[in-house]
Amino acid sequence: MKPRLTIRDIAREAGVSTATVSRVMNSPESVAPDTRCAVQTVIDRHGYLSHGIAMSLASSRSMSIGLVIPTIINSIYASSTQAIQGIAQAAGYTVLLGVSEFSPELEEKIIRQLLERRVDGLILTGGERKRAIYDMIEANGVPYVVTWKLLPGNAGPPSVSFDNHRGGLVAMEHLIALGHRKIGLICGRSALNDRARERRRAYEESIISCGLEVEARLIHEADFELDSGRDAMRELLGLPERPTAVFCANDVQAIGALHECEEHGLRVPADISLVGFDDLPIAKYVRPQLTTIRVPAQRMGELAATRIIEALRTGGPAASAELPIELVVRDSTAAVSTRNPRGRLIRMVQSP
Amino acid sequence: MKPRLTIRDIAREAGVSTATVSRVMNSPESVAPDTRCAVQTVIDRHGYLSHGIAMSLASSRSMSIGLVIPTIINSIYASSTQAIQGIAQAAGYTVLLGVSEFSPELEEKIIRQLLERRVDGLILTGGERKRAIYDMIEANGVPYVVTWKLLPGNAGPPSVSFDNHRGGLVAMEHLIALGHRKIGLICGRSALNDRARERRRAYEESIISCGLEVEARLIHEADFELDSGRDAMRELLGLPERPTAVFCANDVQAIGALHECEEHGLRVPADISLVGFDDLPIAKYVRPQLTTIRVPAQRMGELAATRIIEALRTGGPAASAELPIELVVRDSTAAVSTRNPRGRLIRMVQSP
DNA sequence: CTGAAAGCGCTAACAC
DNA sequence: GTGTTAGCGCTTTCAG
Repeated sequence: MKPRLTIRDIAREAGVSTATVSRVMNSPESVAPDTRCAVQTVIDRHGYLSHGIAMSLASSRSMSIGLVIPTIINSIYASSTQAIQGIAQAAGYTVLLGVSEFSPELEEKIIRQLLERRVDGLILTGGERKRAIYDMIEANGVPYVVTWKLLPGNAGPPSVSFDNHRGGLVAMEHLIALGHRKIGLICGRSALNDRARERRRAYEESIISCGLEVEARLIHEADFELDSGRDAMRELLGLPERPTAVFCANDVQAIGALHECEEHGLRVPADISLVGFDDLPIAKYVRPQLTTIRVPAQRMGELAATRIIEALRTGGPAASAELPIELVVRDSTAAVSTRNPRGRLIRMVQSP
Repeated sequence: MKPRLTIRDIAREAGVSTATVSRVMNSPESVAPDTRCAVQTVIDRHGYLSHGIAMSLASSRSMSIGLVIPTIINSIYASSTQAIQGIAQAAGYTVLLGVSEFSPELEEKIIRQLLERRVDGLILTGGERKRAIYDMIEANGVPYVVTWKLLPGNAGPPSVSFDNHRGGLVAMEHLIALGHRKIGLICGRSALNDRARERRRAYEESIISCGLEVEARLIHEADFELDSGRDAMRELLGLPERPTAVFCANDVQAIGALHECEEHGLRVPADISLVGFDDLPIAKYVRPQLTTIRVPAQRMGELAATRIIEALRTGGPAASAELPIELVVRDSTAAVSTRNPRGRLIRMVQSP
């Protein structure tokens, strides 16, 4: 393999100094048109590519942004990732992708690695990690932002997110307004996932503020998979007294749950109501169409990236932002019904 | 912001040379236990992170792999991406992500950028791009591999993929064996997407080898979206003589199409058969469950990453590999039926 | 507007 | 085993 061209080769051939070549590439306007043109010609002729690594070392800017997500398989994270990538790309930044698989240890390792790679900024998922990790990031002077989890106050880490807790409340209010009292919960693993935990907390608070008790057997935590949602729903339906509604804290599990209801011969929403969370594109393509909480994944990704890039420009920390969520009422929720002695359904309340 | 620690600070404090510190970090076994321990203590005390950029420049290895995909929203690409990321991560490589949005120009820009960032290897999606781009990659001595598109022969670019064309043939054979002759096609934009083009070619060849003619109005190209699949199906169903089966060259469009059939009051597969392509997890969660071609997205990602890393070790080009596809027969396909003069359906053949 | 020169922080021979 | 030293390829003052 022939040794690659360096800026010096270009400089020599164009009869200028390396500084001038550098200028032509980075601030062409500061070079006399003639010189610029001559240099550019040589560059083009050889298809010279600048050495980004050397450039980064000399300028101490890597022009890269680290992104850490728990998984990319759940398409809701794919949305925000794509948005972040798009904004970063457009601003000349490359995204270094890390996938933590919901493991705090792996996440720490990834963050360390990203910091060693000298990313200019960092976008994290969720707000829960050891204080030492935040310290490490800050000690390295790298601006960062937390997504998918709203961190209130101006003191802590900056966050660009919607409010998971509020989303949970809105979903539960909807069910409660429809008359449901026996409500199940299917959500992600709250021990590893503060988004899931917030949604669960909203569920529990809502139950309690109805004067009811939180029942452990109505709550199922599981992985973000269709099958997990289905399995959890199967458990719920096997209960002596099954819930009349289930809050599925993400659409993937909701869709799995929906199909399990069908398998059991239950009609949704006549026999049981389901509300999801995320509003994936598929949510309105299942039958019945899924009532869900719409989260601004794309918008959040765009804004997070924008805020990081801004921070890079100003030299300060990234600014926080809260994005709105929205209840999207479709066809998977209805007023509670109850079975009469013959086992046939009687609609109790009507307020779709 | 206090100036970050360098290897020299560590060396000074530990009373050794920078070379020794470097050794402790990169090949600890070559350092005397006592020294190693002393140095490590200083490193830990300060939470010193090595400067990956400087390291890369000095060692001329960036320990990064560039990945270019057209989109991350379609979860089939998310699968392979996650797999690649996992393998790379485990081997100490970071993935630099580029999303081309099906634009050749953007893709070229991204590849150039990745090359400038001095990725050690490159994983591309699809095999179609200007010869000059391949030349540029090769001129830079960067091993690469094409995924999602099988490139036959040993001469051209190495590829790790399944055979899209064969997948298309298998799907069509299935429909034809069920007696279908009037078959529609919904696929991605073949002008921008050689995977879609191969699948379309398989469709056309299959039609022709049945002694039939390829009808333009039976073919719809559109974006990878649920809505696009639905819209395309609407067109097909609006035809004076509508197809008895449709080959949807990806599951996302297939699911959109499936729901459009339902909207029209058509029963799948009694009135119309649908076969998809990809076997997304959701494919068996739609009703009827989708008959589709299973592609080894995850396996392909893993293998592509593995082959690149191998190439990095050996110094040669990456080795090609072909992965198998598989027809998964579920409930969206059945033997053809036809309308009698009254417009009512009569089942012709029976072989579910 | 352009050039000279001093690094950026680390690795990798090569000595000792 | 460990230290010395010369770069890796570029940017960036600072002169001119």
